[in-house]
Amino acid sequence: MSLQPHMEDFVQYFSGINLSIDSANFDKFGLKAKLKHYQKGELLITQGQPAPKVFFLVKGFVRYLNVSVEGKEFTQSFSCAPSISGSTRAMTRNVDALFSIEALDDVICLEFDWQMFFEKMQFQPGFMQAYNRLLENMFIKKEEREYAFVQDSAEQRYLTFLDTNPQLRDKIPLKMIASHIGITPIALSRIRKKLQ
Amino acid sequence: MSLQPHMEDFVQYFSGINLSIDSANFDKFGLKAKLKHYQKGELLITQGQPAPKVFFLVKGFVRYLNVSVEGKEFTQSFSCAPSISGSTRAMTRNVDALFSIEALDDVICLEFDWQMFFEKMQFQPGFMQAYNRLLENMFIKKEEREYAFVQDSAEQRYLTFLDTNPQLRDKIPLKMIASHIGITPIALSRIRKKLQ
DNA sequence: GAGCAACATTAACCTAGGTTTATTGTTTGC
DNA sequence: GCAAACAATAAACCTAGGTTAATGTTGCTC
Repeated sequence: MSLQPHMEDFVQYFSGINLSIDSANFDKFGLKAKLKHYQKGELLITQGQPAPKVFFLVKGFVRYLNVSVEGKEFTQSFSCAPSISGSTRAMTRNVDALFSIEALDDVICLEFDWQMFFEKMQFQPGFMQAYNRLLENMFIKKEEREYAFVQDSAEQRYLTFLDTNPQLRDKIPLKMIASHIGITPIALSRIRKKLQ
Repeated sequence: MSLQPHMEDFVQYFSGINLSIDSANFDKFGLKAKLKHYQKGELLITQGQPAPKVFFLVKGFVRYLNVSVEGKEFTQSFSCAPSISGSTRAMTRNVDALFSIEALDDVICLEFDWQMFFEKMQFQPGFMQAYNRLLENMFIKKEEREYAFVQDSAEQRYLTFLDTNPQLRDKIPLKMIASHIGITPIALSRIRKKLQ
């Protein structure tokens, strides 16, 4: 009785958030996932379309990308394996996604159907509690980001980004950093020149 | 066997989020709260101090207020009864609060100890699920706010505020609206003049 | 190696919103 | 009724960052 490939990683990740699950018990849930591969540039979910899936990134990294009506790109966030990805809004409220999730790399992930994921969770308090933790962390991150946008200069946000995302700083184009901290690539260029 | 004053309101509020609790069952949890009154201007929790409490606002409304190192006020959000209030970060991570919660009115609320609240939740899936919903909604709101800060002009944020908070627009000073949408009162004044 | 397509930088200019300082309401308390 | 404290507006000025457009730069692919 063994878990499907990479599911072990998922259980471990969730265990790290809340220690009340182990693989043996987990197997009993019958939670199934599709193993998926995405190549650099491909989309896991697409802005404007339903996205009733939760992803567990086994390898690679992605960004959450919103394109405004004027055609401007905004990188809401990055997510690096191992991590959970998906649009909370789209899956829990059953509406279209407000952003796309783009592979920035070759990505290996598990894809869960949210409906099933949610139902299984109902019957396993430890599982639900881990999801709780996840939501708390996500909320707290957005709150920190709110502070950053209101209180910090673009320069400070850039420095904070470099500081908190050392694993990304040399792997992604600068324009993605710019669109993540809410400025144009030109403004970022100016800031970088000044900092030299 | 009856609930303590206003607890019924709390149960109803939580039921509205997720229908799996009713007062009769709820009473069995033994979840206790202190009934508190705050006068306009008083603080429910204080920035820089521990805040291991969850509040249920029975009457009145509050704002979440952060003061930066340079002394600038930022109103993170408003909350009107009936609603749950508190610092998710401070209570779940057991750290000092990054903002104060200020009564903008005479406030009546129930005050729960987070530790107890959390423990009771563990044994009542329906309760935890309601908390889950709450977190999801909080997260989604912050996400919407993130979009607003990055994509909308101050003028647009002001109009959106008026639109989505009709119950507040005439009850709070303009400077609070300004500090909520991330501009100075002077800038808001300019915008209002232009809109006349 | 030529040609093309992203990416990054630079310079010139523009604008939204910050800052400072005053002026005018408007509550609040004595 | 008056002073004190706060809230809102106004004018003058300043600056961070947007916009446009030109110029490099780094790969690709053929």
